[in-house]
Amino acid sequence: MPARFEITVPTDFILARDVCSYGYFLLAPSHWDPVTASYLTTLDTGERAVSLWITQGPPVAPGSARDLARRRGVPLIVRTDANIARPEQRVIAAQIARILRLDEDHTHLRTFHKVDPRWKASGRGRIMRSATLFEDVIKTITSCNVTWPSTIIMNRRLCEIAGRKSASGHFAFPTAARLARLRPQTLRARCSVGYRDARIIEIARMFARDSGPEIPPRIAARGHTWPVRTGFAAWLEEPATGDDAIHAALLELPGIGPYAAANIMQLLGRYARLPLDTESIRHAKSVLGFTGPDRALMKKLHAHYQPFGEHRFRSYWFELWAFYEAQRGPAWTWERDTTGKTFTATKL
DNA sequence: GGTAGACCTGGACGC
DNA sequence: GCGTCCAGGTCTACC
Repeated sequence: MPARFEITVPTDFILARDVCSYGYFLLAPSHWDPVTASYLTTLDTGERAVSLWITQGPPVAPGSARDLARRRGVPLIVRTDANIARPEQRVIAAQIARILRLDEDHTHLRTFHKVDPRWKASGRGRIMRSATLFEDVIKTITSCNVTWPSTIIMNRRLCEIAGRKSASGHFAFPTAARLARLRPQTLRARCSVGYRDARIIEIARMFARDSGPEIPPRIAARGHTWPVRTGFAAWLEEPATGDDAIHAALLELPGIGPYAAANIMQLLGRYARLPLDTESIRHAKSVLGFTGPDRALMKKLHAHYQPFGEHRFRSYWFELWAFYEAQRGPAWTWERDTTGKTFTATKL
């Protein structure tokens, strides 16, 4: 029997604005329905997959900016496709909080708006992410050296091939343990991940044995250690861990280079580093009016965002996002299978 | 420390 | 329908 429960949100939270704030809202298992202004996803609770339908206010598209603003701070209604007990509801609520960054520090957001007031009026500040750090890492790898439509395909197939299926027939993103059991050849043949196959499996194995005492050899060789009790992933998510230590450890993961490491840092809520890629080059030329060879443009970009300090990434990202929205309309109006497929530097 | 080339896939294009 | 070219970040070998 389906269940229904509420989640309270920060007073400045707007579902449509804050879900549709990063490309991952277009990747499986996430799905945004612009017609009903609903966020649909399927989560692995550890025992099974549960599909969710999340709304804030009436299930209709916001008709105007004022309409959107009226939803600010309104509790979320979560409907599930199966009956759930309290412990499972807590697991689901925690994953939703991670995706929507409901636990993002208010003071930090206010500081961001002081440092970069351009986003104060719209309230932009939260950037959507995945239900788990593992999913964020794999999604980042599937977005490297590939055009956006291929990233969409890889994530859909990863869910269909390795994820659990919910009562309503939708797939969750595979857990590290489930991906770790696959052979690289299977991933390559069925999920179109190409040469990323072995790298994805290796990372899945690292995260799957997270609670165990084994430290990934490549990382141990760098002299990094963390409490056996909490494990590698918890160490990465621990606020007390230093930015530099996390960055260095991420660079030791297979398939993670400078871009991917900086991107995972922002997904961890550490916004001081810039994941610059070909999209950044396009932005530098077409929006900021910079000229010169790519290497010089990268240097100029770093210098340009330096004044935003520990909020650099958010200033960069919302600039980029504002450009997309100027081209394609507000992100909460984007259809996954049409507008949502067009985000590649060569197409903008 | 810097650089060239390989790694894969899907889409665009020409024939 | 087929072949060719291209975009995309990381990794390795080499200078």
